[in-house]
Amino acid sequence: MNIGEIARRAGVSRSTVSYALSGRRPVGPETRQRIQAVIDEIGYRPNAAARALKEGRTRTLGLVIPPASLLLTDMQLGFVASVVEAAAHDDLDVLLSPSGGDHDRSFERLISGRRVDGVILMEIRLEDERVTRLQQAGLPFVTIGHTAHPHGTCWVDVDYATLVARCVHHLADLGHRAIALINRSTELVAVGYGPAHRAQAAFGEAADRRGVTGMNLPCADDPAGGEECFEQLRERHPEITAIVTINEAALPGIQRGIERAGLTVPRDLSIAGVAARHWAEGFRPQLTAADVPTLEMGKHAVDLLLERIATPDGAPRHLLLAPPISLRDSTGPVPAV
Amino acid sequence: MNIGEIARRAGVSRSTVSYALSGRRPVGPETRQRIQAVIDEIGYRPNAAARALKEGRTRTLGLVIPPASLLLTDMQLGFVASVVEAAAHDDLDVLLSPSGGDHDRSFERLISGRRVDGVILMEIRLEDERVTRLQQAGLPFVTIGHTAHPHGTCWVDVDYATLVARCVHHLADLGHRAIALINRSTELVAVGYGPAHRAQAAFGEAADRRGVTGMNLPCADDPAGGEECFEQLRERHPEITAIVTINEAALPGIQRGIERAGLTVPRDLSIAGVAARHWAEGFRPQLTAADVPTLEMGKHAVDLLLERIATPDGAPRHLLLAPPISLRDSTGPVPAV
DNA sequence: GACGTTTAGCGAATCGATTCGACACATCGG
DNA sequence: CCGATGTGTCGAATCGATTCGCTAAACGTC
Repeated sequence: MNIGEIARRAGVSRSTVSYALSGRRPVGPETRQRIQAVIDEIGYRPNAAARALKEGRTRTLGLVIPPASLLLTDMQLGFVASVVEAAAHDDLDVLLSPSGGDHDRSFERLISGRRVDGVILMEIRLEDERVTRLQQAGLPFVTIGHTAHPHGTCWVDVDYATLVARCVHHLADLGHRAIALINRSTELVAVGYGPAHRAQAAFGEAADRRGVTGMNLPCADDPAGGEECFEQLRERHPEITAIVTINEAALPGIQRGIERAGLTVPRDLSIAGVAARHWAEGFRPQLTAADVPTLEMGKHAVDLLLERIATPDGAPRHLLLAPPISLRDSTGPVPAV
Repeated sequence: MNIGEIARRAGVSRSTVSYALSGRRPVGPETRQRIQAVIDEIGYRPNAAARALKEGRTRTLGLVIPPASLLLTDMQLGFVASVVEAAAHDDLDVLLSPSGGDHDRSFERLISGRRVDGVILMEIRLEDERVTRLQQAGLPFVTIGHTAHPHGTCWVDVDYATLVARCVHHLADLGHRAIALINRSTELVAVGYGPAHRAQAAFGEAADRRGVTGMNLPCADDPAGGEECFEQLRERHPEITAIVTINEAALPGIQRGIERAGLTVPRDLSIAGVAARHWAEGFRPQLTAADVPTLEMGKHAVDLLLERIATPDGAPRHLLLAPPISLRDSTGPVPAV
């Protein structure tokens, strides 16, 4: 069931079949129909490996994800799903590579085996050796998230700094004078995870600017972490009247903590943050939050990558998204003492 | 940076380089070292497409996932992660194909383009045309979940029937006489999603056997669905004293419903179910549940697939897992009236 | 009618690896 | 000392597609 078989059955040469399929040279209408009939009959499709070998491109994108051990967050999952969908829309396949260990065989295979035309990298750190590895390999890539040196690379990211600052301003406008930031986990901060660092910095700055007390709390990325973090917060800093969070996985725990403390949102406590809409709407009352547009981001990442593959020496392009904060029901005026 | 370049620099023929790498024929120790030195220097790796073309296999597995629009559940995500990890362990890559639409281009590319050596299919329905398509294409495949005609195919599945029955028996042993099953969504039941059907059947049978009142309730796969379902349950069937659920995504909503109703688990209400450990332990109090071993299942699926690829005509093997129910804190004796 | 142009199709080279057959040389048992 | 066996290496064929260069017929034009 190769091109030679089709040629034989249609009574033409292999090259004619190829031209009939690609349309790069004219083929007589009667011949074309005969070829098409044979193809439809046996359900032929060109062998991907042979085509990749000859053309020098695989029509496949690589997607580097965190290893399974660190279970993916909902947001990361959203990126994976949207990248795969966007790629499928352009008739591209997606090869998955779990990576994060130091020298990963799967990652190396991906880039030096020329298995993919380009790579999308998730869960970027401020200093990321995978980025340098890709640069030296000369393989086009786009990152979701950006490093400390963002100018030479293509990336798509959520503007955590702006969004966190907006949350602080929103809460300060409502009269809150003591605000806590529930950040991502200590481990992530330690390994140089950008969003955690940028959120912390922007939070501090915005709090200073508005003359409010700001308090940064690391928090494990799961419900249990959220509950524990909230309890510590109540115990050590009872003066806090508002919370900003970028840790969506901790939300259910925070909610439980609030309920166990017998508080009512937003009467006793206001909460705002950055989260996928899915999580924000799952919170009770629904969370005032900037909705991270994971679907669009995946699509943008694929588009940028395709552009980069087409013109590898073009100027690197970035996309820093700051979606508006959806006002829902979790923020209100500071409670009267 | 191809094998010819290596051969030139090492002063040997291309075939010698190939044999040095594969070890299929002896190569002089001195020659081998010279070749290895050149390879290490330029960081050469064989071109995947060329190798696939010659060898007739791609060292790649296909993983068919539900499309992004239906966001993946935690359990599905666990399968993806574990399959990718298990494959990486065997130096295999994983190609993702979102599918579920009727005739999917991405799915067709995967199988008729010979892009993969085998396929793992998730989210199987009782009657699944993708299974027949794979059979007629003669491509080895393993399913996670099984169809209504399970004997001719390889699969790995959770034995929902047994697990649900065990939950019913456990609760009946504790004295409960009216038990509800919170099942998956009506849509899934309608399209013939196996676990939902099998759970329902086994639940009914076990309830009959123990002479207890059983009630099957469909429930949307998210927190909001769980909350709504629980409220309906309280309203229409207040006699229920115990719940069995296989809908882990609904757990947070069920929890919220319980708290809003002012009930205490397990004093007023017992709950048992089937869920990933992650969700069971996130429930308060921790959920008595059979922990779905997603990590192992992914690994088993890959192993079965590799076996099938090696011997395509061997007898199809199945694996029906019934993990033990972990007794945690959410079940107790029926409340005294 | 000679000559350029367009149209249709064929044959052969090519991509980068693997692998078979062949050859040269060393080693060993009888 | 000679055939049998084994070792180390090379050249060429091969996998299945794409694509360049060429041929040949059909066509129009002066």
